[in-house]
Amino acid sequence: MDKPPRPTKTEVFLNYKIWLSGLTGHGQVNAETFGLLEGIKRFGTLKAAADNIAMSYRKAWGAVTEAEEILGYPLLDKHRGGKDGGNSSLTPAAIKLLEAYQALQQQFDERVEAAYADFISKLNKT
Amino acid sequence: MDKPPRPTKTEVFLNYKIWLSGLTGHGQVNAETFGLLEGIKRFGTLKAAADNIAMSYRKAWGAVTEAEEILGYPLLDKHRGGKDGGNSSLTPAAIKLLEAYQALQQQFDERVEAAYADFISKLNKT
DNA sequence: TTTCGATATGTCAATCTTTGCATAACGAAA
DNA sequence: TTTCGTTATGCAAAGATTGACATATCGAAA
Repeated sequence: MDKPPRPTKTEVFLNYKIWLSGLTGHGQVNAETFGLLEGIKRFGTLKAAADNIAMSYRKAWGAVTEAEEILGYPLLDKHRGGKDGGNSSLTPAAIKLLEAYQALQQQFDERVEAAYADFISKLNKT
Repeated sequence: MDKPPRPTKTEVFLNYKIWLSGLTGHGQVNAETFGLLEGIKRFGTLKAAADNIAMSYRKAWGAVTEAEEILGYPLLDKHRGGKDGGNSSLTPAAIKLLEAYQALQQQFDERVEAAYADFISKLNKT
């Protein structure tokens, strides 16, 4: 498991980020927010979704609210009260949005991998 | 030039960002930094390159220095002194890096456009 | 040997974010 | 009708980022 005796080559990584925005450009619906939507789908409450990605409830609530403002339609059916305290679920529009985003995400992941390989090979050329 | 009488559809835009990082994940070589490299190639000084993209010299210098740390090799041949004050030029490695990045950038721009169209059409389906 | 403008860096204020804390409203079920 | 945990929000403290300012160094050309 020794390293081969070739010159130390600095490792460089290609990173990317995608997000949605509205006309104003203020605020964004990013991967974190979609992570919350995923969590709500799984766990049934915004609180649990926030805990799941180690985000404060305060911030999570703000992220979802901002996303709804940007998109112009509700993402969650929110219910408060009851012995269990309340719960949230994704609206049909949110489900569709999440699915479209996940497809996008996957396309990017694949694309980035290929682009990265191409990039590195170009750097090593001649 | 009146708007057609269909229901207001919220406009949503897809944004993306790509950047390079090292093992530590701290710091990044981003589009701004490549913009500086481009400017140096064109204008011959870091200062002019910074002015060109309305960035302070202080920040520009920091960005290039950070990039060199991340990559592990020099990007600029820097010269100070002389009646003209000094100048900078791209190292061969920086030229190759810049070209590889520009190709990457272009690939992404094209891809993103297609991905965006696909995304929107998915949202409008059913 | 003086000059001039670019390179090189520290620092501290201003600003923008994030986080934590507090407090209220809610309502189904026990 | 009491209870319990989630939704809902304001606000101040703490952090992180940015930007502006200041100041020093350098050396070819005049």
